[in-house]
Amino acid sequence: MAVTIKDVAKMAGVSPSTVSRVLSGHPRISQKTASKVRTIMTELGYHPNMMAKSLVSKTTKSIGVILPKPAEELFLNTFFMELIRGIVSQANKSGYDIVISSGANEQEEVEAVGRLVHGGRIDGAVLLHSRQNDPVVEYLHNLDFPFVLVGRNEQYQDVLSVDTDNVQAAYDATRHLISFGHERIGFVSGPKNLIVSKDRMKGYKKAMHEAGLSTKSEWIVEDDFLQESGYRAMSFFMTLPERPTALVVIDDVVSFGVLRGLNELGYKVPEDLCIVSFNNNAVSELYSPPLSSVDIGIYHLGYVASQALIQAIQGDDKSLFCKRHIIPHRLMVRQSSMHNVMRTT
Amino acid sequence: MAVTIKDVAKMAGVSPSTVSRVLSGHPRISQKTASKVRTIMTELGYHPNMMAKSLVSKTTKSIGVILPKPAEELFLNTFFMELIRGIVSQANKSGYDIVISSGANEQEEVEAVGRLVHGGRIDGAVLLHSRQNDPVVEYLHNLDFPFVLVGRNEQYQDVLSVDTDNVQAAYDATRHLISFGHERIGFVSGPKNLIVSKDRMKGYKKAMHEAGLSTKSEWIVEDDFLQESGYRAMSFFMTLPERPTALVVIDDVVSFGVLRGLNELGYKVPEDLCIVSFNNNAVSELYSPPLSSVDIGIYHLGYVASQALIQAIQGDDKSLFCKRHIIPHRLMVRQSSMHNVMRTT
DNA sequence: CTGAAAGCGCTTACAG
DNA sequence: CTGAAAGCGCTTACAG
Repeated sequence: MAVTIKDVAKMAGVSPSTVSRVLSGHPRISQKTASKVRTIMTELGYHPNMMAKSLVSKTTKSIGVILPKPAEELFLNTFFMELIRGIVSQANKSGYDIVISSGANEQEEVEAVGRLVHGGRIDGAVLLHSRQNDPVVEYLHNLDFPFVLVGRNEQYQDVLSVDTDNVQAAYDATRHLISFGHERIGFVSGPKNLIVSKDRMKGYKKAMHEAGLSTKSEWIVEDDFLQESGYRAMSFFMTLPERPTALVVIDDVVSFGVLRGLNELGYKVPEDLCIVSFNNNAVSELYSPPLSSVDIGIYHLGYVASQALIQAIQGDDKSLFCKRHIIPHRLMVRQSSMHNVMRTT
Repeated sequence: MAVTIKDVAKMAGVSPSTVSRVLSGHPRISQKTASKVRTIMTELGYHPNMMAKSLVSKTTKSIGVILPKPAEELFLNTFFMELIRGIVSQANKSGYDIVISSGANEQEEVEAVGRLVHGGRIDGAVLLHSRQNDPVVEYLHNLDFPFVLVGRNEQYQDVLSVDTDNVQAAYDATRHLISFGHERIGFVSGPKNLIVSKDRMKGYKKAMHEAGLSTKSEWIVEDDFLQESGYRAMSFFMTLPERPTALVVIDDVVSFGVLRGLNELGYKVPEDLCIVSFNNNAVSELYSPPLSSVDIGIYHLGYVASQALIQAIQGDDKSLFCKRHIIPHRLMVRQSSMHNVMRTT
């Protein structure tokens, strides 16, 4: 049997209450008693029982994370790992543990968080991505349960969130290509229901529009574009009468598929087509050619998300905290976009 | 305030004990009472408080996972994500949650599991990788606390573990190259302290030896070989008087670095050098050239690890369970190794 | 088949 | 500065 507060108390010749108080650093405890108790604690190898503590304090010192199903976003693998790493680091630093759960679909996700929330297992939750009409956001919001969103929510604007300025990021990426003389620039997007797809699309269009360039609908690929379809997509793109000379791509891993397709078709990057994408995957700089990518500081996103959430959990006046944190991004220019095009205008 | 067992009891006109019993599916409860109680429960939106339950049952229905620091094995990113995904899926299916913690170094890792174990937060732990003289294994083993190891341990052979037969896997990979006529085959390994590096090295040497081929020490790169050093390593390899014509590489991401180096030096794969590596990264089949890789079923490793652990936790007679599970692997042959060499013998 | 009671290991007013 | 007591929400012998 593990050693309890009672054992320590008896050994130290004090009451359990006193032991509890030195444990929580209560101010009105004499130095002498405190140090004596502490000595006994290490001597006996005492560790407080978190379950008992949680039961009475109504606080668990842990936060929940729902792992998204791979299906719809296989290619974001490293994204989630980096995010979780950031979350775990900062949470641990603040004395919190991370509880991970998962659901095979949105319904199951709601059930999973429901179990965690109502079971009293977590003090708050972080949602790893933003979808349209996310039932989990709906659920947590109605419960008024503390949570933070990586991304943003369209229905509830005031939700605590940590995000990249994806409109700006896509705008920057597109501007970069425009500055190299490209006029026909395509956009390869991700799943339509992700807010990130929407925002980056917006930034892309904005940059094109501002530069007086048109965005033909056949230059835009949306929906679940998986790496595997890179070949097909490219064979379509490249045979267009007015084919794009550059592409903005939603994620580096999608670019890998695109590059594979182009390679099979005998096209060279960046000579025949320039590419810039997002998320700065670890593999991107090793690729041939090295891939230009917008680094969005994924680890940092996770770190700040955890920080903001814990602040919200512990804070008294929630309205005081910044509701929306934007993490700066940075375009890493590499070979895949380093090619000047003559302006034909 | 959340609804408790007492509220349900009062509402249903029974005692709390009865409610508790229908909750746990106790056999000697009348159908009538049971269904009445259940109705009230959903009506009131009752959810059992896990903390209270844990406190008395001495069981948490959650298992701990320590996240390794990125530093030493950055390139294994997707490996850990897949592993965790497998663990989470199976654990959730069995009604367990996953608690994740991390440490910046081995000492901190021990402290992290210590907190989880002694705080009574977890019923068991899974260790994501195997190192030589792992203090965490030491710690858990001495405590006789249930845990499962992905990989194997050298000091304690009888530890519950789930592993790839890495000797065989490397043997297979090397044989594959030998069958294409290669005689000078190099090996690019990973961190020396990982058991996986050691095992794959052994398989490589075994295959070489069996085929009557020698393994020069300058054909072997060990230690923290990061992707970034691919260039340097390759410029060394390729200028050797008797340079290798093929390479076995510890992980696909390391191969990406190698390919980058070769590309910059103007060598072609597979024509100038054949490559086969491990872990079948999602990006590998998209690469140019597509990378031959041994698929070790990472998700499956995680799934079985979780399963074995939970079985061990719940089982009465621990000795009955298989202590060591081997997950089958499979070589995915792709372009990077598809090149015949003339035998010069 | 069901209830009253004790207890899991802690915290926290309430006294002193 | 410290202790005795009640209680967090549940489970589980022990009776009946």
